[in-house]
Amino acid sequence: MQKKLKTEMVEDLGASRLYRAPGESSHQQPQRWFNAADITVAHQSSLLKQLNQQRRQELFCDCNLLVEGQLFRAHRNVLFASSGYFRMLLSQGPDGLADSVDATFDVFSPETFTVILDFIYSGQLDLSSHNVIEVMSAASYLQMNNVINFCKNFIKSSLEISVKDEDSERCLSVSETCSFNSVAGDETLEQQQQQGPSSVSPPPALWTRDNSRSQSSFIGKDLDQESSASVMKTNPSSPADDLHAESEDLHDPQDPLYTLPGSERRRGKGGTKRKGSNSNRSNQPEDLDLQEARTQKAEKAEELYATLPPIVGVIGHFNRDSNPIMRFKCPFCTHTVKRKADLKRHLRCHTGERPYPCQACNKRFTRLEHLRSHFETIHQARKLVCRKCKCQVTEDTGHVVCEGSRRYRMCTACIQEVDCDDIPMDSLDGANEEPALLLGVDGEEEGDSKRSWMVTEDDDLAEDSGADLIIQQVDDSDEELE
DNA sequence: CTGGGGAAGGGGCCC
DNA sequence: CGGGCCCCTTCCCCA
Repeated sequence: MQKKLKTEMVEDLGASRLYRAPGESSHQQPQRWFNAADITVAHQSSLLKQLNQQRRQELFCDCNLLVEGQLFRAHRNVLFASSGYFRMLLSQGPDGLADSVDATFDVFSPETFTVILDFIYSGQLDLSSHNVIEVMSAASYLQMNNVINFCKNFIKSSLEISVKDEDSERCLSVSETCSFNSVAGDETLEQQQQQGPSSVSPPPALWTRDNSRSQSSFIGKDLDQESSASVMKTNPSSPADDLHAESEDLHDPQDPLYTLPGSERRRGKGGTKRKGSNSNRSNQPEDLDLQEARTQKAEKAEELYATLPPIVGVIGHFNRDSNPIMRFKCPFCTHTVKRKADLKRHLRCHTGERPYPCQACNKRFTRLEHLRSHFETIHQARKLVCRKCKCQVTEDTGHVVCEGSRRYRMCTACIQEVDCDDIPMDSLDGANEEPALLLGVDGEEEGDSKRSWMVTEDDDLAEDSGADLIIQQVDDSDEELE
C-alpha cells in the first residue's frame, strides 16, 4: 500500500517529482526520496562553484576585462548569460567568435566590478550603504536587472520607504530568498519586462493604483540593521523570486513622507488626493512621528546623495554630425537627462525629498517653483478671477475670501449673492503684498531670496480648520509680518 | 457616467 | 549650476 502511494507520487508530482536514491530498485523499499528541485539546485550550485573556481584560477577564461586599468578575467559564456550588456557585446558580429574578448570600462571602479563579478559567479551581492549606488549604476550599465532590483530593495529599506503591508512579507522573502539564477532568472525577468508590466505578477507598485495606505514593516527598520546584514545572500534553492523585487519601485507614492502630514497624498504621477486637503487635522503625536521620520528621511536622502558616484551614468548618443551627445542616466530608473542639474532635480522624485515646505499649510514640494505656484494659487489668491462666477475681477471689484488657509477671490456681486454679511474679506492690497523677510529651508536667514511661504522644519504648523467654507477674518498684515 | 476645471508633479530648456 | 518659465500629464472634484 505504501509502495503504491509513493509510486503514485512519483508519477503525479510533476515539477517536484520524487526520485529514488541511486542503487535502489523499484522492488526495494525506498530509503530516501529526492526532490527534483533539490537535485537541480545542488547541480547548479556545484556548477557555479566550479565556474567560480575556474575563474579564480584563470582556467578557460576567454574574456579580459579592463576596469580603470585593473584586469579581470572571466568566462564569456557566463558573462553572456548574466548581463545584457555582455550579451550585446559578445553577439556583435564575428568578434564574438574570436578566441578572446577584451572590454574596457571606465564608468565604474574595479571595486564595484568586483562586487558585480562576485555576484555573477557566486550569487552573493556584497552591498553596503557605501557601494549600493555605484553597484546599482554599474548594474544598470551592464543591464543586470536582478542586481538593480536587489539594490533597489536595499536602498528602499535603507530609506525606510514604506510599502504595503501585504507586500512587506513578500519583500522580506525577496531579500532573503532571491535566487541567483543569474542565467535563467535574469532572462526570465527580461522576458517578463518585454511582455510589459501587465504580465509581471505582481505588478510593480509604480503602475498600481492601490488605495491602500497601510505601511510596511520596513517602516522603522534600522538602517544599521540593514547595513550589518549588508551581504545580501541569494539562495539558489528558491525559484526566481527576483521578479518580486521588480514589483517594488523605490519611488513609493504610499510613503507617508512623500507628502506632508495632512496634506494631499499623491498617487501615481500627477494625481493628488485632495480629500481633506484643508490639512493639518492630524493629531499631534502623528505629526511628531512624521516630523521625526521626515528628518530621518532627509538624512537618508543626504546620505544617498553623498554616495552618488561623480557620474551616475553616461550614455552616448550621436547627433546628425555623428558627435556624441552625453546624457546622465538616473540610477533608479531608465530616465536620462542632458544636464546633471536636471538629474539632481529628477532624483528627488525617487528619494522623496521635499525641501520646500509651505508655511501656510505645511505641504511640501520638490521644487521652489511648485511651492510658489501653490502658495500664490491657494493662499494668496493671486488669480484675478472670481471663484464662483469665474469672471475677471480687479482689485476694485474683487475681494479675497478666506477658507481655512485657502484664499480666493470673489466678485462683489457673488459675495452679495452669497449673502454673507460676515464674510471676512482681506484687502486685495494685503493679499498682494509681498511677504516679508523670511527663513530658509534650513531655518537660516537668507534674505529676500526666500519667501514667507517657505516654512522651516521647526515652525509650527499653520492652523487650518479644514471646515467647509468656514470663512474667517484674516489679517494679512499680521500674518505676513510673521 | 462624463467632461471641464483645478491642483500638482515632472521634463525640457532658457537665463 | 540654480532659478525660473513653459508645457504636458495625471488625478480629483464637481456640475
